Amino acid sequence: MGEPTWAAAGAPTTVRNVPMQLTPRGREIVDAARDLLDREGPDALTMRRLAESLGIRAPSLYKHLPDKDALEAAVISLAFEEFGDALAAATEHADDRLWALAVAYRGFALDHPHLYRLMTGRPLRRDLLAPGSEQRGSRALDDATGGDADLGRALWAFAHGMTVLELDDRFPRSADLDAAWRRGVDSFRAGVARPRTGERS
Amino acid sequence: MGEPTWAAAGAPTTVRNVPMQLTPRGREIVDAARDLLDREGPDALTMRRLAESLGIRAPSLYKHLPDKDALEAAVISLAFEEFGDALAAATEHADDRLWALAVAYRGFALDHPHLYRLMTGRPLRRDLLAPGSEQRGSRALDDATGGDADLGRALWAFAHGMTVLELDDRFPRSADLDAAWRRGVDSFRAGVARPRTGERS
DNA sequence: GGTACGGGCTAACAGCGTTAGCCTGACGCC
DNA sequence: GGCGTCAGGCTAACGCTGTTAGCCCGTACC
Repeated sequence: MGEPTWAAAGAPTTVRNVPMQLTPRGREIVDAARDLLDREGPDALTMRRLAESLGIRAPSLYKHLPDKDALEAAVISLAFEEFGDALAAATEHADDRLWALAVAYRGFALDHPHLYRLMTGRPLRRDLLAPGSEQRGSRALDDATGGDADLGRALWAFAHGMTVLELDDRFPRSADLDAAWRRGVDSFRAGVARPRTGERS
Repeated sequence: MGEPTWAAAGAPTTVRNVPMQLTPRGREIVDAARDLLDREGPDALTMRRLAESLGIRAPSLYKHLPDKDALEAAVISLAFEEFGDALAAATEHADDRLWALAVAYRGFALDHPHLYRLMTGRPLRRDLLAPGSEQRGSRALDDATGGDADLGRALWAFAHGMTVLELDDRFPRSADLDAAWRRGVDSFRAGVARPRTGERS
């Protein structure tokens, strides 16, 4: 056999470390990986278990993907797009966009904890990601803070922190997390209307 | 040989899943693990590498610790205490306690990224932790928010979010993280003086 | 001196990601 | 019809991981 099928279609011999073009079969595998992770968690996402779920053997996966890092990067790219779409849909026609964003952010993570952790739990292999997918995940956040980058980052950090601490069971069971979210979002709200493109909340 | 040495000294046959009393040798091993992790990162913290750094073989470690989870839990317990002490020392005599706390929080994580990630990166095995160590890590934070639990959680989430996003290289390289920290801390500061035991910042 | 035991050792197992090398079936082409 | 190409499977195997079983040696105590 010649070049492996996961290489970019255009100039297969020159590309290195470029986010691959998925073949249809490759896409099936990535979808299966997404579902396996989402349902059973990261320990279940092994090459052998994934292959089994597709009715093939583990080494066959390497005909479609270079390695597990690339597989995870593809799942992450997918997840960023799902995530971004969910946030955009939730905030689009909301009265209180900032709060709607917070609710949607938390909701996605609680619905897909393993996916969210994979997306955010360690340094990103940006060289393996589908181009633009990361931005698509964070676009709604940028919009909601009206172009104020520092505030946007602070708000993102707060939302991510609340989310990951809740997912990891870090707060006391008795904690009123709705109240903490309210408190945080309200604290940031003051800053959001002021600078430049003041948007109604 | 009878009972393994890592079991609690008091009633060795009845305890299950109780945070162990470390023997002196066990403590040496945990210290070595802490240093290995701190210096070389989580991939380096394998039972074989750890044993090698102590001049022994991997199976011998199991004479002192039940398994790797317990080892990591012991390292985490240590790290919580280090972390708590660092925060307490930094905020004790500071003019602006909230800001001093933020600086110390970020500083510890940047100085010990692997340790910080181990402490916070996944659900805590509280059943394996040394009792009280978790509280010792978060005490300074509680103090700084004057007993307002919701605000404390929101502030913690913000600090943790900023920290982990920075460690994971999630912000653009051009981002002014000092400004984002300032922005976040200032947003929360308004709330801190008000409720109950109003403390000067 | 005998016994207990702390603290080391080797050999081995199952599961992990991954590679090398082989085979089969479908397709285009002369 | 025969041939070459190649997508997409396969088995066997390697080195790594955490972990267990079982053995052995030195020290301390009665």
